[in-house]
Amino acid sequence: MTRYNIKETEEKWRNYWEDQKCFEATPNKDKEKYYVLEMFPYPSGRIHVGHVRNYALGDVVARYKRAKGFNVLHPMGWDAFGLPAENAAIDNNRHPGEWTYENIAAMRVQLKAMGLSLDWSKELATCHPQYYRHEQKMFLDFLKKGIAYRKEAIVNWDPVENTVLANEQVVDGKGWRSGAPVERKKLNQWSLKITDYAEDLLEGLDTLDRWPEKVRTMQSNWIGKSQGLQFKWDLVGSDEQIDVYTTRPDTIFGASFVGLALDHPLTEKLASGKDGFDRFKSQCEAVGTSEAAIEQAEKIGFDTGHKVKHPFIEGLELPVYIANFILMDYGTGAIFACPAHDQRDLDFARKYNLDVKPVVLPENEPNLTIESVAYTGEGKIANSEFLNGLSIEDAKSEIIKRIEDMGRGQGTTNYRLRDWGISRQRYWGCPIPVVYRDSDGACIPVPEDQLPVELPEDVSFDKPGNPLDHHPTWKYTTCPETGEPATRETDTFDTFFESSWYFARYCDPRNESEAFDADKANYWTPVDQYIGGVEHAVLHLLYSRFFTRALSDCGYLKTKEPFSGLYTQGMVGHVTYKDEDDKWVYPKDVVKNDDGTFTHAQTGKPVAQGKPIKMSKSKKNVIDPQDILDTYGADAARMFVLSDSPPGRDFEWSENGVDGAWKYINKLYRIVSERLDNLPEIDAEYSGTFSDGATKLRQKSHQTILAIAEDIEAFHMNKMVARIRELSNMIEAFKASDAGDFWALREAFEIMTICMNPMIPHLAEEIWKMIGHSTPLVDTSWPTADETLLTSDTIDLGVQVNGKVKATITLPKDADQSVAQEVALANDHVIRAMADKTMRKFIYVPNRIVNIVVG
RNA sequence: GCGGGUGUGGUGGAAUUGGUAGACGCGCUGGAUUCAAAAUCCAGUUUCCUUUGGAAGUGCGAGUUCGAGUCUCGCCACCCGCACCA
Repeated sequence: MTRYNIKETEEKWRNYWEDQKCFEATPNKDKEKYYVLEMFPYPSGRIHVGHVRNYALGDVVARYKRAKGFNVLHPMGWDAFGLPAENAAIDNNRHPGEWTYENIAAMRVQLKAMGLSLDWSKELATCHPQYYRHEQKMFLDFLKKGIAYRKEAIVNWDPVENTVLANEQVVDGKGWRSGAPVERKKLNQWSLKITDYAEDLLEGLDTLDRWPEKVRTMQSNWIGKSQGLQFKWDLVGSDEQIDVYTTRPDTIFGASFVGLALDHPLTEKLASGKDGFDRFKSQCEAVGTSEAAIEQAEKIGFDTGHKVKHPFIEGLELPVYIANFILMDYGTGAIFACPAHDQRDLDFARKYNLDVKPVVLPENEPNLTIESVAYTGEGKIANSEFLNGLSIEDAKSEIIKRIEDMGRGQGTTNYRLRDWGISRQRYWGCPIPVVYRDSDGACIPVPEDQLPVELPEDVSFDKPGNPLDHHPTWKYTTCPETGEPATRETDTFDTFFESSWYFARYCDPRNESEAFDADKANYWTPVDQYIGGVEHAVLHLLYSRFFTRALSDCGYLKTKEPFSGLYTQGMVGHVTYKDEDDKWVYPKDVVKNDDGTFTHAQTGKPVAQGKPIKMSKSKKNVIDPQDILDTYGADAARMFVLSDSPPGRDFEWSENGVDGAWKYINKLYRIVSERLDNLPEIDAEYSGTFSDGATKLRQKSHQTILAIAEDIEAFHMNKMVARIRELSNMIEAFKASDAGDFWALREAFEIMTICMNPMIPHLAEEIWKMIGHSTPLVDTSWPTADETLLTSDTIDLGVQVNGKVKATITLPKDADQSVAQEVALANDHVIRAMADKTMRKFIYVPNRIVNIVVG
């Protein structure tokens, strides 16, 4: 018997699929389309296990849908702009473009080795001018439509390197390279008006019924729609007013101070020059710009000494503080605080000894006192004059009405969502196609016929900051309108810009005159199944939804929602290892000893095993999938990443697992190759009877057809693996002796092969050929299950006594209660369990359970 | 801090969505085969007990129900996101 030659066989089939162009897709109105897309990778240099998992998962769907008769589009490309390329440029003196294209070439080879059913003719790279020229055009269209605009925004500024830092480059409030405390800096930057679409993006979530509930919830919370009141407080001894926004107008009588954001327009006016303000300001500015950093920072404030008049309590004046936890981007950048019913306000009030007056009392606690925990629950209003006794909701309406009558403000809808800042002070991104005329500073869009504005090749990363800005000539140009000297915008787009429309570009990736042909895009989009990491649940997915709407509004396509189905996979983790010097060690350099301890393979020194965490290069707990592909082959690698965990959950890499998958691949080959004798011809008729064993096998085969289809549709790939194993276990145990047996065996082989094809396509093709087929499996459609074989005549069901299982009985399917009762009560175990007690109740759920209540 | 999620044997996980907890694997134990090993095959494997039987058991603590891994409430632990990482 020949052994399965994995390397040779897998390569043979990959070449076949490629030569036959099996996966090249073209629009075809006669067929139902199905667009499968996995989030495209950043070309970091090597694929990682997370990629293998993501693409194996998508490939199961793509191959399954193809077998189900759909016209499948399944493309691949590269999210090629981004920071790591610039870091490589700085660290290794490589040009970002060169580095990126090399990485793409290397990763393409790796992905191809996985045997994915990808249409490589649609491949794209976002760093290519033929890609980004179209998004420059989109930007110009957004500009015309008022979707793009300029405003001041705050960035992390490294004062030593004179450069803007990404949030991830800020470590403990310091620049990651310089170690200098980060400062906040205001820059004039481009933004997109995603807030104009807030309501539509929120409502659209209801239509996304094939998205995970959790992602929709996260997006909904991110958009953060709230109903509230915006109204003005009069500043004592001044004409100034402070416009605040609150979602709790009902607590107005519990207000103890008014707070302003540090960058609120009034802040400087009220506080500058005051004792300690500069110190307070620098304390606030030392905290990074990320919301997490701001929220977790200690709440501090500065008393401006100014007071405002309470709108309803005659003579009451409240202090005005500047506080670090108030965000200029939310509401009006000013609040009134009711410490009794808001935790942040309470923490602040305790710190600065401000009043805490409860104004909402829970029904059962009329003497509520607040210590260190604010009361945010339901209740009735108290200590609030005309509001006393009202519910929270009624009090809100009442206050809004009175404020509106006073002409002091109005009830408003507010969103937490902020506009999308798209300017980046970096080289490796798409240039923003505008110039600034030197004479008057006017911002002039680059005319469409001058696109693309290409990145210069000759850049240096010798000094920190944006190389485009340092470039000797690139930014100096002329005004397209007047011909006067002008300076190019040196900022580039946020890389989320590229990933917001790539799925549409795949529909027509070589189009030079436009981003994509509308007919083609309207045929393929929306993406029917999008698959990627849950870490993209909010930003990338929300930006893409917005972008698609904006493109629709600019006439690019008709689609509103880019992804009608979404699946989010979990992270891939691995245990970590550290040596005696607390340095991370690669798993492949660790040897496990017989006593369970670990030592370093080279040095022989002891190594400590740490808990599994998300794979990352810095922790060295990475596995190179290339080693797996080389050693075990693509099918084993694919099978392993699909089999061990449900795809939605985090997944922990283990060496044993791949080994098990590899053994199984070999075993499958053996099972089939040892049973090829006496198989009937393909499509041979059989009208005789079947042995019991053959009937059981046929039942299992047909149940498997349905079970696997259901598993795939529900993304239960780990269960799919179990089903295949169950079927192959049964085939292995089956001893065929008569014609019916061999007929059933061929049927089982065929069903098993088609069903396992989405997961392990190379072996499936090979087996398909072994059992005599001359047409390829890739063109074979999914079988139909024979309904009559799906159920059996008898059911084993459990018998409980007082809710505890005591016995198992066998009943005819759908047996009557009288039959069930008779059989159950005759069972020895049941008799013993009931002992001398009397039956109070007999519960029978046909085909499910019997429960006898005794007492 | 805020938002979202996860928790079941030694281990990855399954459980017809309220109805026989542990499918299918990994590991381990014993056996067969072998000069030996690898590979392969067979058997066993939740825990505990007074073992032809019985009890307990799904992160912890309550509750609803004839019946709870599944529903409700309150905790604990871990993971993801927080707008310039992708």
